[in-house]
Amino acid sequence: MLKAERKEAILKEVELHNRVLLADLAESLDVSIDTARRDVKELDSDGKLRKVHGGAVSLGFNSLVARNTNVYALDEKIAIAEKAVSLVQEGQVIFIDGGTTCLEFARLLPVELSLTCFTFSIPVAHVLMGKPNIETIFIGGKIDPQAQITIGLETGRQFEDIQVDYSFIGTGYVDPVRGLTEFSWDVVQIKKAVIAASKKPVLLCISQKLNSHHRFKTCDLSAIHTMITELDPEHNRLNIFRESGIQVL
Amino acid sequence: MLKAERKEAILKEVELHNRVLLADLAESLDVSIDTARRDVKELDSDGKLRKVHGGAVSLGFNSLVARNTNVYALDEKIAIAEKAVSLVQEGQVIFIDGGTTCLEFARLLPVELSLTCFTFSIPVAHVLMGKPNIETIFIGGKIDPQAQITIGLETGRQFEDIQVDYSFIGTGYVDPVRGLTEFSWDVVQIKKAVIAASKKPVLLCISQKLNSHHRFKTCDLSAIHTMITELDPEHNRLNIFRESGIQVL
DNA sequence: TGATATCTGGCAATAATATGCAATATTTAA
DNA sequence: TTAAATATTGCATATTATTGCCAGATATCA
Repeated sequence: MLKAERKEAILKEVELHNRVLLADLAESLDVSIDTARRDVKELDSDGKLRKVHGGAVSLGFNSLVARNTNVYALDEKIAIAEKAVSLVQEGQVIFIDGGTTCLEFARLLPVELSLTCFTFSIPVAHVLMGKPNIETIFIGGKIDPQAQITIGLETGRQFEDIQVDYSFIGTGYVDPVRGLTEFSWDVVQIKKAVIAASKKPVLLCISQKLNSHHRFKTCDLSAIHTMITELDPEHNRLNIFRESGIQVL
Repeated sequence: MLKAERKEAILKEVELHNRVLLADLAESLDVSIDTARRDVKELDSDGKLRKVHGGAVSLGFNSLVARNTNVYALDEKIAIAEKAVSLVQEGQVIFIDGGTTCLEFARLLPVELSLTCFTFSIPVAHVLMGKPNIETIFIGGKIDPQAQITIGLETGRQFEDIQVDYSFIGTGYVDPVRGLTEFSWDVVQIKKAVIAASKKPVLLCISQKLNSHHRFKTCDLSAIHTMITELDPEHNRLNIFRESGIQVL
């Protein structure tokens, strides 16, 4: 087998699987590891792939180089936020959760829309302050610097006096069986209070979080009124959620 | 699994859920915690995420608001803030008011200083969130978009349960005879509550505001423990304040 | 404060890499 | 075609990288 053929084969393998091990290459191409290594090294200096310890990865594999914004999957989150905005009606009282998706939602609320918004997220409050027709009520308490929201007993208690039309909430993880789960127990306590204070809880969730779960449970899926992802509502991956009776947008 | 793949997987997890635990990474990637820690450390020094005790958090989530560059008399306000910072001692409980001078004060608080801070200013809370040793408690309520603080009955009531060592407050106007006055009745109500909850109220005030007044009165000068301007404490213009018995810095 | 979890740096085992060398294959030039 | 020049390959060896584990230090939480 010619060297050029071998290099073609290596490239093809990397394109196909995003990665390849030198040991596998040596075996499948029936050459020594050294030869495979030398081939890969040349492909690397030609800029065709990236050599790493033990193998090689495709250039596109490292998605970080291409990302120009700090927010992960911003386009998806904006798509979700747009659908969520379409639910809101003039004069309603809503709650907006923390997290980047909910932050996009707050950004996209039309300036002319009159609303009363509750939130416990500092960045969301920051955005809402810029909208003259929105009356914002901030739920105080101890600030969790990680999540940039207030948490704790006192925060949760304040929801007892509130009933909102919609609450737009995010979640760390969602699964058809295990429901909404979170990384943090504190966050779960607050989210429970929020859901209890909402006529219609709306979950904003990018599809990558579907079918993942973590330690602490916020609620069952059935507690959610509407679920919004960036996918088409008829998408296969949403079947199980639609079938469980919640509205999917 | 290649190291590069592992790092990519870690990054994806962090971007998706904003944070991860080393222990969870180690389990899901099937490597030791040490290896997960080393990977995270490298990603941190590459600037791809931020390593924290026990795990990692995403970068985009902790972006602080950049200072608005056209702050009036910024140099004077920074000079005031520096004097104010020198008052604060490790472990104290303080309150920080809204306004640009107090915001500079919050910015200048040393990162290593451990404090408990109360505030009702969204921008101040934003800044304080960036200081790991400061526990921040946000006083909730209806947001005044102009002042970027929460106001109203509910906000004021929450101060009844609080007693802080120092409160660092601004004022619209100050005059030796008429005391601290404001343009807005709502703001006055809140400031009264703050001062009542403070052992030592500290007024941060640029000299241009000296000897001016407005409609609604917050308190007499005598209610103030310390007054800080950008001027030298011995300056002529401060004589009348010094003589009225309050400490001038 | 004590109890627990996490971090640091060092160490050893293993895996991967670079390098020199000799054997083999390929190309070039007469 | 043939001989010399060049390139490729596999192997042996020394070097480096990666990983898991450990002990002492440090941080966190109740």
